[in-house]
Amino acid sequence: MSIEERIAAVGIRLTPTERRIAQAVLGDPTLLAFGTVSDLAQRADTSRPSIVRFATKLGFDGYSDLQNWVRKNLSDKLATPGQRIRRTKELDTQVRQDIEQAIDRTLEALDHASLQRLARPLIRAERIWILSGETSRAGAHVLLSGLSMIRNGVHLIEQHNFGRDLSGASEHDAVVVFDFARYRRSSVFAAQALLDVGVSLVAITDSPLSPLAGLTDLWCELNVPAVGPFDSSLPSVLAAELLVFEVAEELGSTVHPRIDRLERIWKQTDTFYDAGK
Amino acid sequence: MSIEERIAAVGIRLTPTERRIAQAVLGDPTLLAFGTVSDLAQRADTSRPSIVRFATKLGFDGYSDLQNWVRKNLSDKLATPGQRIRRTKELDTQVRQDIEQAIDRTLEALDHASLQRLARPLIRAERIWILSGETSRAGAHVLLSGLSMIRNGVHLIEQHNFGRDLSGASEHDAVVVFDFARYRRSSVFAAQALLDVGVSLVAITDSPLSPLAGLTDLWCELNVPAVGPFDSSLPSVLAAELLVFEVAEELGSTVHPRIDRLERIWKQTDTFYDAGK
DNA sequence: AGCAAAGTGTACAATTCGTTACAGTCTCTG
DNA sequence: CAGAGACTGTAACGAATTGTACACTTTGCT
Repeated sequence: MSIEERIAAVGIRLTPTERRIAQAVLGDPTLLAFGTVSDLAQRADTSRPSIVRFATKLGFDGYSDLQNWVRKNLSDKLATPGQRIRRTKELDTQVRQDIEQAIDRTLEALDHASLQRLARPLIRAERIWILSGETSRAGAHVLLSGLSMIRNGVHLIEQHNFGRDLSGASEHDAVVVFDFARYRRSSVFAAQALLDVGVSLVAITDSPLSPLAGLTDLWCELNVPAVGPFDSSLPSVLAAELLVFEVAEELGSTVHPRIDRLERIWKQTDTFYDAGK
Repeated sequence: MSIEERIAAVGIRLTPTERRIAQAVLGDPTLLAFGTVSDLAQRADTSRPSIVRFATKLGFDGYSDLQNWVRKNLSDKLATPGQRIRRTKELDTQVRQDIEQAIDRTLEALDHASLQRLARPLIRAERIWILSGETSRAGAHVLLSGLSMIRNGVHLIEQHNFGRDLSGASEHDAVVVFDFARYRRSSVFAAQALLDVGVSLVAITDSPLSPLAGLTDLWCELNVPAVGPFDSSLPSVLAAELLVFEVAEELGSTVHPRIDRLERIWKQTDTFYDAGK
C-alpha cells in the first residue's frame, strides 16, 4: 500500500488544511521521508499540530509513526532490483542466490560508463602489468589471456617477484591490481610504488575501504560471495572478461588481423581435434 | 560523487572505529539517510561523538551536513525512478542475458546428485591431475587452488608436457579435464591414454558431442557464452568452485586443521595488509 | 440569534537531537 | 620506561524534535 492510496482512502474526509498538507506530500515524496513536522507545516502553510492530526487521521499513531512507515516502504524500493526478484523465488539454495546476486551486482557496477573509464588506460598503455593475490588469480589469468590476444605488452606478475619484474615500469604503462578482503601487503605496496612512478592504476577490489580504492579513482567494487569454504572467483573473472570486451571494442578492427594470425598458428600446429578426421 | 567514493577517498586514513561505522553505512544505505546519530552509533557499536568525527573526516561540517548531502543525492535518484533499470537494459542486455543464462544452466546441470557423482573420484583418488586448454585455464586454476587447500596431491598439467608429467599416473588417480569447443587434440589424446591406465576421468565440457563425453560417464555439460570476442570462463570457474565445495563437504572436518595451518603460515609471513595497525 | 461542534493555531512539556569539552586508554617513540 | 600523540567514550548543554492541552475562530443548525 502506497502513501497515495492511503491518502485516497480518507480523501473526502480531509479538512481544507489537511488537503493542503496532502497536496504538499503528494507533490514531493521525499518530504515525508526526510522532513520534520515543522518542515511540512511550513510547506503546507499551516501549524505543526495540524500535521500531527493529519498523520493520525491516516491511521497512524502520530507523525513519527507515519514517517517510519514511509521510510520502510522507501527502503524496500531502494533495494536492488536483482534482490527483489530473488526474494520471491526462494526455493533455491543460498549459494545459488549469492552467486546470482554477485553476478548481477558485478554487471551493475561495471556498466558501460564505468567500463570505459577503467579500460581507457589499458588501451593507450605501452605495457600492462597485472598483479593479483592468490584468491583472485583466476580473474588475473583471464585478463592476461584475453588482453594478450588483442594487444602486446601484457604481463602477469606473480607476487613473489614484484620487485624484479616491475622495476622496468614507466609512466606510459598501466597496472591492473586484483585484490580482495585480506588485502595482500605486497599488492598494496607494489601498487603504491607504481603510482609513484606515474603508472596508471586500475584496481579491482571488494570495498571502498580497500587500501587500493584509496590510491586511485580508477577502481571498481565487486561483491564476492563464498562458495563453500572459499571466496568465489566469479566476480573477478567476469570483471576481467568485461574489461577485455571493452578494450577489444575500443581497439576495433585492429585486433582482427591479430586474431587471424593466431588462428593460422593454431591450424599449422594442428592444435585442435577435428572429429571429421 | 557517491558515498562509496567519498569513503574510499579517505579509506586508508580511517581508524578502526570509523571503519566499523563505514561498514555499517555501506551495508545499509538507508542508515545515513534516515538514521540519527544514535542509531548509527548503536549499529556500529560505538559512541555518538565517533559518528560526528566520522562525518567531519569525510569532509562535512557535522553529521547533519553529511545527512543532508546523502538525502539530496537520494532525492535526485528518486526523481528518475527509471534510471536504475534503464541503465542495465541498454546495450548490455544481450551479454547480460547470456551470462545469467549460462550461470543458471551451470547450476542446474550441477545439481547435488550430479555434483556428488563427479566429486566422488576426487575424494578417494591418491593424486588428482587437472588438464586444460588455453580457454578454460581459469576454471582449471580455480580447481587447482581450491583442491590444494583441502587435500594433497593435486597437480595442474600444462598442455605442452602432458607426456612427461602424466607418465606417473596410476589407477588410483583421478583426472579432471576441461575442454570446450575447438577441442584440443592433446587433451583428448591425453584423456584417452589415462583412461587406458585405469585413471578415473571427469570431464567438464560443453556438449554431449564432445569427444570427451564419449570417453566417460563422469562428465557434465556447460553452456559457454561469448563475452566480447572470446568465450567466457565463467561456467568452468563456477563448475570448479562447486566441485571444490562438494569435495570439501565430503571431506568434512578433516579439512579444518589443514586450513588452520595455512592461516598460521600466512600470519607468520605477514602476508596480509592490516589497516587497523 | 444562539449554541454546539468542528477546525485550527498558540503555548508548553518531555524527549531526543547534534555537538563540544574533557578525561581516560592505548600505542608508538626515544 | 617515560612521555607525546592518537583514539575513543562519558558528561553536559543548547537547540530542535514530537505530542498535547487549551483557547480562539469558524461553521452550520435550530
